[in-house]
Order: sequence, then C-alpha cells, then structure tokens
Amino acid sequence: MNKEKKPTEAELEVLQILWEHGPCSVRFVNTELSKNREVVYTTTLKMMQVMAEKGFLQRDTSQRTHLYEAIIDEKAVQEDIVDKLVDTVFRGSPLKLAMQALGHEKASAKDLAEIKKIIEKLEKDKQ
Amino acid sequence: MNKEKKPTEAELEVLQILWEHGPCSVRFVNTELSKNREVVYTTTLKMMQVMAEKGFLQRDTSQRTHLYEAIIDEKAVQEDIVDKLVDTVFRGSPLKLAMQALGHEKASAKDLAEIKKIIEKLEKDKQ
DNA sequence: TTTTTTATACGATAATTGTCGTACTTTAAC
DNA sequence: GTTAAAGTACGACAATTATCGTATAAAAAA
Repeated sequence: MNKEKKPTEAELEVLQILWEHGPCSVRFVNTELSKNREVVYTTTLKMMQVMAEKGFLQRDTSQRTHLYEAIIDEKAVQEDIVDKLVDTVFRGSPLKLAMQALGHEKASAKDLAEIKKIIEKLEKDKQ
Repeated sequence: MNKEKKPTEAELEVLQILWEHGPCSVRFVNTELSKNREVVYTTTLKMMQVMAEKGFLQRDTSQRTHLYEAIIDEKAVQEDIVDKLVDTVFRGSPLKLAMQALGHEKASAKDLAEIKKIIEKLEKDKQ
C-alpha cells in the first residue's frame, strides 16, 4: 500500500504524535515537537506537507487550519523497522534485539513480568 | 567516546561485517556486501575511507592492501539505536519493541529459556 | 476599519549520503 | 621488460533531508 518509502527519523517523530492524538493541526504538532527540541513552525509545516505528498498523511483543508491525519499503519511501520534493524544491526537475531530492548533503562518491572508471561505462553504452545 | 554521530544505514552494513570478521580489506567487505546488493568497489572503498575519517574505523596501511577495523563498540551502537527506536517508534515502550522482535521469528525452546533467565536477572537487578 | 495575529504556500539552501569515474601506483603475470 | 591486474586517492555528482525566510491570505482584535 504505502510501503514505497519508509519515513525518515524526523518524519517518525511527527507520525508518532499523529498516531497518538489522531488528526492534528500543524500548530499542535509543532508544539509537541518543541517539547523535545527547537523547531521553527514553518519547518514542521513544510515537513507535514511533504509527508502528505509522500502519502504518509492525509489532510483536511475544509477549515482554514488544516488537519493532518496519519494514513500509514503504525504496526506496519514498526514491523518494517524492526525487520531491517534485525538484519543490519543484530546480525539477524531478533532475540538479541529483544534482549537489548528489555535491558533498556526504561523497561519497567511490569514490562518484564508481562513479557515473561508471554514467553511462558510461547513455551506452552511449543509443546 | 565515539558517539559524535551515529552510523548511517549503509555504514551499519559495513560495520556488521567488520564486527563479525575482524579487520578486513576493502575487497573482502565489498564482496560480502555484494551478496546482498550490487555495489561498485570504489563505492565501498570511499565509504570505508569516510568511516575512518569519522572515527568509526581504524586502518592499517602498512601493507599495500589496507586493513580496516571497527573501533566503535557493537553493543554501544546497538544500545544507541534501540534507545532511539523505543523513543521514536514505540512511544517509549521497550516492551512493545521486544514483543515485536520476538514475534518476528519463532524462537527455539532454548532461546526462550535463555531470555527468561535474563529477564529474571533483570528483575533481580531492578530491586 | 485598521492593525495584529495566525495560517498556508513556496522557494532557496546547506548538509549529508551514496554513488561512481578517473587517475595514479604497485604488484603479479606473461 | 611489458602488460595486465589489483589496489588507493580524490573529486564530482544527484538525490534526499531538514531547515527556514519571505510572501500572502484570512481571521481576530483593537
């Protein structure tokens, strides 16, 4: 569908905001982005216009303030990226990637418990 | 240390080969790369020269055929990338990334046992 | 109504990336 | 000794990315 090209780093930041909040104005997205780093309004505007051209976003221009909505699927993008990452950084081992992710400082005790449960379920299914 | 800038996509392909095989000639790396995609020798050469300038590689020019060695740490690079990925693609949830990675391929019973052990160790450390 | 704010449109640009051709040098083959 | 092969050096290039300034229109405020 929209797998022609994958989003760039900066585009992913925008997508994440749209995935989380649904259709947003450029102003809103820019404000969100500004929480992390300095970025001029027109830069965000231009990026979102380009993303719409690329087919990542759809926009509603019925109002003066245009609303942009992500039209590429979050899970599909995640899959693409993880697949590529496994190939180019983890020598083809998804397990290594999973372990690295869990060792991540932000992994909570709750996360660990949950994935343990998932693993146990996987083990059960194996039998 | 060498965290000035992170390697690009293409540079990661080169790094992965060097991490796996140790010091290599350009010819060897180019041959390995060519297994996946078409790439001209001088392109690989140029890239590795640039990578050396960037401080990713070190080269031994004592012989006619120069040998390049990765001098950035594989684990450190993996960490950097996973951290960023969790932030920009998985909304800050390492769990989601881990699950996506494990769902990517069927892990063996042995693998699952291993990761469970690691999780238990992580849980211990968290306390 | 005038002025100020807030929006989009659009073009220019610097930096980066990946690519490759050409030149030159050294070694090996004949 | 000449020729061919294999190596490095270096510069140029198109494409992409991210950035921002300026122009202009619409709406809100004064």
